[in-house]
Amino acid sequence: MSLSTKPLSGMRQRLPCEFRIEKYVTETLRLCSVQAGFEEYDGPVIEPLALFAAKSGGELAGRQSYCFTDRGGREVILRPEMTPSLARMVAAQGELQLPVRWFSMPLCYRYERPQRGRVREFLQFNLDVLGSESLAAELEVILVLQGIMKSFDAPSSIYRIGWSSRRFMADALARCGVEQSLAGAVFSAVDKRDKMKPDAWAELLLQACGGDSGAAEKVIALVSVEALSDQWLTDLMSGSSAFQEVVEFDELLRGVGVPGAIFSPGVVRGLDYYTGIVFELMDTGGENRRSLCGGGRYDNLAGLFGNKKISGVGFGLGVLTLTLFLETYGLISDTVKEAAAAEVYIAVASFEAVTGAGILAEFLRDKGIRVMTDVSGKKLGKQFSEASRYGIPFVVTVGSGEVKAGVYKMKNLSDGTVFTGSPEEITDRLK
RNA sequence: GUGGGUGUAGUUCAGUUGGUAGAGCCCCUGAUUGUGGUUCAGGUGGUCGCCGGUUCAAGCCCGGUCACCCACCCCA
Repeated sequence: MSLSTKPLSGMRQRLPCEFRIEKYVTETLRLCSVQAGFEEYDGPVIEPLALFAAKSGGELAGRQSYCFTDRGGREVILRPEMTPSLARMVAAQGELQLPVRWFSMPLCYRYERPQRGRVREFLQFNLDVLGSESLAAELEVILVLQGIMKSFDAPSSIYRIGWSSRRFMADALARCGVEQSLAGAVFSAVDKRDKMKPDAWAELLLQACGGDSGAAEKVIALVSVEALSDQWLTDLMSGSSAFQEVVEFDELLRGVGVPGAIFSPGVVRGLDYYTGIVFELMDTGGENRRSLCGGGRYDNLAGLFGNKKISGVGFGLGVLTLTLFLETYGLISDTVKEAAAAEVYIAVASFEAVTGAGILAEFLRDKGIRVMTDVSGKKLGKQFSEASRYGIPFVVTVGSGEVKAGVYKMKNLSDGTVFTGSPEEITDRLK
C-alpha cells in the first residue's frame, strides 16, 4: 500500500509559489509592527492544557484542540492561540518595565473541520500592548491595524473595524432589564446577529432574555444604535462610566481619523477574557464573512500566575483569512505572485563547461547578483525555456570557448538583445 | 459534532435513454544537434476515489465506504 500524497487534513504545506504570497503578507505585518515600535517574541507550540482550560472560550481547550498526554504523563495541548502564553511570559518577568508592545506570528492549532479560510494549522498574527490602562493603548493598537490595511492598499470602503465595549454592554444590558445571570447568553445571541435572519434572531434573543419580551425589545434597539449621540442611548446610559469611556474612545478615533472604525454595539467577541473595549475587522463585501481580526482589552489575564494584575489590549489576525481577503480584492500584485527566482540564468553548453559556469556564478554572486546555474544538463534550448519559465530576465551561455576567451554572451529575454563582455562588464550591465 | 455538494489524465473539466475513455492547459519529442516566449507536426499519460450489487454490458443505476469542498458550531 502506498502512502497518501496529501498532508493530514487541515495541515498546511505550501509550494514556493504559495509560500511567496504568505511571506509577502507576513513580512508586511512585521514591517507595520516594527514601524510602530513593537518587538517580536515567540513561545512554545506545546503548552500545559490547564493554561487554556482556565481562560479561553469553553470549546477552544476542549473539543477544538489537539491535546494529548505526553510521555511524562502531563496533559498538554498544541496551542490554539497565543495570548495565554504571552500572559505567562510577562507575568514571569518580575523586572519587566511596563508597558511593553509585543507582537508574534505563531503557528496555532485547532481541531475543527476545515473550510474556506479555516484550517487546523494556521498562522495567527498577534499584537499587544501590556501594562497600560490608558485608552491610548486601544487607540495605538487600532492605528497599527489601520496601518496594516493601508500597507496592503486596502481602501477603507472594503472593510470595517467594528468596535464596542464589554463593560458598556454589560451595563447597558442591565439597564435594558436583562438579568445578570442571563448576560452571557444574551452576549452570545448578540454576537450572532449578522449571521441570522432578523425574525429568527429576534426569537433567539427573546429566549436568551428568558422570555422577557420587554428586555428583548430594548436589546434590539440597543444593538441597532448607530451613533453614540443617539438620544435613546444617552438617556439609557446616563451616569454610566462605561458609556463615558466609550464616548471618550470615540472622540480619540475621530480626533486621529480612523475612517474604518465604526461603533457597533453588536460586537462582543467570543473569547471570555475580554473585558473592556473590543473590536473586530470585517470584510464589508460578501465573500469573506468571518471577521479577519478580533481583539480588545483584557484586564486580568496575568492573574492566573499570581497576584500581579496586568492589563493589556491586543488583537489576533488570521494570516490565511487576511490573505483570502487580499486576494478577493486583487490586492496581491503580480510582482508578488511572479517574483523571479534569480536575476541571471547561466546556461551550460556542455558538461565540460560546468566548472567555468560555477566560477562565473560565484563571481557574480559575490557581487550580490542572484544567479541560477543550470543543473539539468539538457540542451541549450531547454535551458532557455527553463529560464523563461522562472521569469529570469537574462541568460548567460557558458561553453568551453567562452571559458577559454573569458568573454560571455548575455541575452536579454524580454527584448532578445545580446550583450557580449567579460564577467566585470556583465556585472556592470546587471547593476 | 450537524447539514449540503463533489469525486473521470499532472491540472481544469466534458462525457447524451447504460453500449470501445474525451477536450483545453501542462509535460515530452521534432521542425531548430549553441539560444527561450509565438507557430506547426507528433507523442506520453486514466483500476472513471474504493468495495459490493443490478445487468449481456456500468464513468453513468442502487447500497455502502473513504476523501475533499462549502456551510453550521466555534473562532483568526
